Amino acid sequence: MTTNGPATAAPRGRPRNAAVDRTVIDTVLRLIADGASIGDLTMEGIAREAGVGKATVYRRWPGKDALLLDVLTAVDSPPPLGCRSGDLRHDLILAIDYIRRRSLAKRESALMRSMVTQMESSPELWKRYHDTVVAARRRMLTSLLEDAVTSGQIRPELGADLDLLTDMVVGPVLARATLRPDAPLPDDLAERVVDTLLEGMRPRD
Amino acid sequence: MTTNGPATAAPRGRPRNAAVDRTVIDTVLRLIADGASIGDLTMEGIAREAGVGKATVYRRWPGKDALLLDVLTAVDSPPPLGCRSGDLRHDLILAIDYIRRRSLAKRESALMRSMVTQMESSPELWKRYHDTVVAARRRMLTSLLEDAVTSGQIRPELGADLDLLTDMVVGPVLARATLRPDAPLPDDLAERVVDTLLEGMRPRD
DNA sequence: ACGATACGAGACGGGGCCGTATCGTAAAGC
DNA sequence: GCTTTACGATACGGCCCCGTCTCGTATCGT
Repeated sequence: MTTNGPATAAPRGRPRNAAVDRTVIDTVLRLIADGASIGDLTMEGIAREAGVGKATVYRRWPGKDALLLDVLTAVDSPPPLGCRSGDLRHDLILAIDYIRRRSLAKRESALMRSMVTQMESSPELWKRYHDTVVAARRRMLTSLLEDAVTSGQIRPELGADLDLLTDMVVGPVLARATLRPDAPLPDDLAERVVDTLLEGMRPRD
Repeated sequence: MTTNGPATAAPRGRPRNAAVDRTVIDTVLRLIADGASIGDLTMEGIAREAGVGKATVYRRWPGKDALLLDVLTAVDSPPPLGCRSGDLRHDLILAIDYIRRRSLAKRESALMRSMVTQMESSPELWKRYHDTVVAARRRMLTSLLEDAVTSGQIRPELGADLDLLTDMVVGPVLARATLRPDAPLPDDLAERVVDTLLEGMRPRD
């Protein structure tokens, strides 16, 4: 502790330009959205593309990993659906449609694809992405399904594995967005997924 | 055409060692399985890791892209389930369990993750993977579902979008394998997915 | 005005990969 | 035996990135 006060003391000299942080982070997201993989990114290339001195980047982040960690936290997932109507069908459709709309955003889908590849080689990066984005979405759905089981809107025996139910809800949209980027994500996709899931594929006598 | 016969004439000099081809391709698959992304792979590193001269690799493939194309075709997906019992539930379980077992193989899942990231930057590579692996699996499932619609084992109105049904069948397993490598893929996963899909989540009165 | 820090630009030595070429050796046909 | 091609090893010039450092300039607190 070298500071003399609780407010981290007074900085002297010219203050840092906060806009530079955002420009660099935005540049990284843009490069990823344009098809660059994590391995393609270089500190030098990022600085060049951002129109920023290389030293300026190194002044903020010690290396590519630290920069990418900040990029991930900057992907602000706005609180994924806090409201809850109580009607399972309605709430499920809202939740899935949120993921569907997110998957339509080129930045988010490209970022997800990049992170998925990096989970082995940079587990720290993957953990951050998982905790920030993946886990947040799952939590929302799992609690939604849990309440539906207790309120009798879902067969009780299915409540034994909410994890599986969650995967069955998000799986279709994610699989389409991840593995078939050319396939459409039509407006009524969420609605149709939910209706089929709730009613089942088999004829109801 | 410089050959003088239909059998590509007679090669002179020392013949190529076919084992080298396999060694190199296996090395690439191993590196990918060990966490390397496509961008991390280098012709020099591959040759070094394979215990092979760099010139020997270049003698067979003009560059990394060509080598990777051969790697993809070497991932022989054995004919995905040609048999068909006629019982939708049974056949679906077999098909999904095939994908589940494939996802448990480290090589295959790592390769899929890598390809998913490369789809933007190297569309040719992605197309090969998609046609070889993804499309083959989908075809199997879509025709399975199609027959089930005509035989009345699936509600007729769902037959309007077999593509969606296919995504709902493969989605859960793929989502779990892709986005949650730490989550288990238990033996009875396919069975439970199919049962929930066929019966629906809602209580049947 | 002055010292301190930030900025864009770019030089710098070091290192890795690129694709090619050159070794000496090995394995085939003639 | 001679030619031809393949092989592992390695050297080569070129390129790009690394992380640090030095410029000249700009912007803050004092």
